[in-house]
Amino acid sequence: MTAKTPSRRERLRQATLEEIHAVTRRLLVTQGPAAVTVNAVAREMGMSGPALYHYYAGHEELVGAVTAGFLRELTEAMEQARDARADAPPADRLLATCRAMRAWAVAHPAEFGWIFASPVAPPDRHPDSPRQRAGQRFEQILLDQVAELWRTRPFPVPDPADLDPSLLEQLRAYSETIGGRLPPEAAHVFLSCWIRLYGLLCMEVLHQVDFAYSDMEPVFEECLSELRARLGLEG
Amino acid sequence: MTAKTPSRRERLRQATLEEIHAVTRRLLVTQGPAAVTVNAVAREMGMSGPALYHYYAGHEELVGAVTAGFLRELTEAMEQARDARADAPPADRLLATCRAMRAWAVAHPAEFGWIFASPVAPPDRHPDSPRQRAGQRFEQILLDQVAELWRTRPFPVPDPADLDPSLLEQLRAYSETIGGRLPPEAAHVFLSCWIRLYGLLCMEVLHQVDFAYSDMEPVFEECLSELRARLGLEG
DNA sequence: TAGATTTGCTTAGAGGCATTAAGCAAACAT
DNA sequence: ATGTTTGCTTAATGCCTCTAAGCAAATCTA
Repeated sequence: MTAKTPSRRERLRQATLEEIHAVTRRLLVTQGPAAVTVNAVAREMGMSGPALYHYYAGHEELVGAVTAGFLRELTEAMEQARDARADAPPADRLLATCRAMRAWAVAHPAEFGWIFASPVAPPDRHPDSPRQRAGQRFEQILLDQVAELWRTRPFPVPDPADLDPSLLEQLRAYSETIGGRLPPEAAHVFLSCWIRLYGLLCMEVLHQVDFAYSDMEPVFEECLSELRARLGLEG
Repeated sequence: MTAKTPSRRERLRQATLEEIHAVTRRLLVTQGPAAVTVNAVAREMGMSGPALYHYYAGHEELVGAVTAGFLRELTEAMEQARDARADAPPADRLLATCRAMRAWAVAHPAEFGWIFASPVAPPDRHPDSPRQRAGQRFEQILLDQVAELWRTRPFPVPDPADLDPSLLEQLRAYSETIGGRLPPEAAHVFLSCWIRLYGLLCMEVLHQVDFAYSDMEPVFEECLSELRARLGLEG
């Protein structure tokens, strides 16, 4: 599975990569997104600017790699919250996962904002970059639990006949991409929950509702209650 | 009310300002946010870079002014949809306003994304900038209608005693800032609706759900149905 | 172990951007 | 007619991204 003993060079390189990530993150957190430049990161490490190009092909790739790292960290925080309650009822585990998501976002607002609205424009997103794969893993962590829930204790879903035909078509396609683990109408419920959760966090962390709220934890909890109701997890 | 005849100079200046906005917008739409630079805008107008500083103090102020213009345009589209149905029932007018919001966002994704996640970081937001005032007016347009609805045909609200105390406190403060036009528990309903609507649009326009949806119009309509139910506008 | 290769880094540009400073000429006001 | 304001210019500083050329040490290879 894993490679043999990494060579000394490989270890040094890995350490440098980690330092690059750490410095980039520090710049982002302390001085904002605009301060994250190739030159600044290199300077902060006591290197000359172009040296960084031996590690990343350019600014965009650096940003992508660091963002992927943030996503991984967020994903792992959620997985850990889930696994720490391996024997708890599925409802508890799901809620714990969601709360871990918000906890991470609130504890690391700069990083979360960076994930959501990184300076890398959508058209530049290469389909197989580390960033994209990390995003998929992130999206799947809730999907996994909802799919498991669906398998063991199906939740109420709308009648497909009541859904907009165009929507149903899209849901069918999505249902296929997730290996049919959720039928279209259950996928619809899952996606609604996902959009509500993720959307709420983005609103909060990106300061779109500061005009009314200073602490959105109760609002988030209310959102979780609605999710629980939709997934048939009451009591 | 309005000033006297503007001098020739004033007219020319105004025309230049409009051209600046138009060129900036074109750059944003055709080449992305990164292409919106002071130099590029000036060059596109056949000017030298520093000339633009006679109109805006710098990049940030330019971006703020253009963003304010976008918000104004969006707001006006919503107001127009509302006023075109002056005699329709409040429910229809509210729905038309929301649909106009999405229609503008979908027709102008670059501009909407720019509004939501402009490169100007939150700490730089001066409280009395044109950008901020435009944002307030935008937020108020739905508030106005919901407040009017509350006045004429109150919708169901949760019992304040059931709300989290911290949340209730925040809602009280917000209720005051809007002149008490909605009591805290009604403000809570309004803010929930606002977050759902705005959050959904941000998810859509910023491509956060592309992995599942190609056309979110049915999803948006479903969201509107839920809003209608919450505001007691069925039938 | 000697020679060839790879790796990590350097400095030196080229070209772009934000911004300030200094200055010129036309438009305007008195 | 004269002085001021306005719209613009070029020059220059200092930052950024990224490429090119090259040096020296680590590593691989024969």
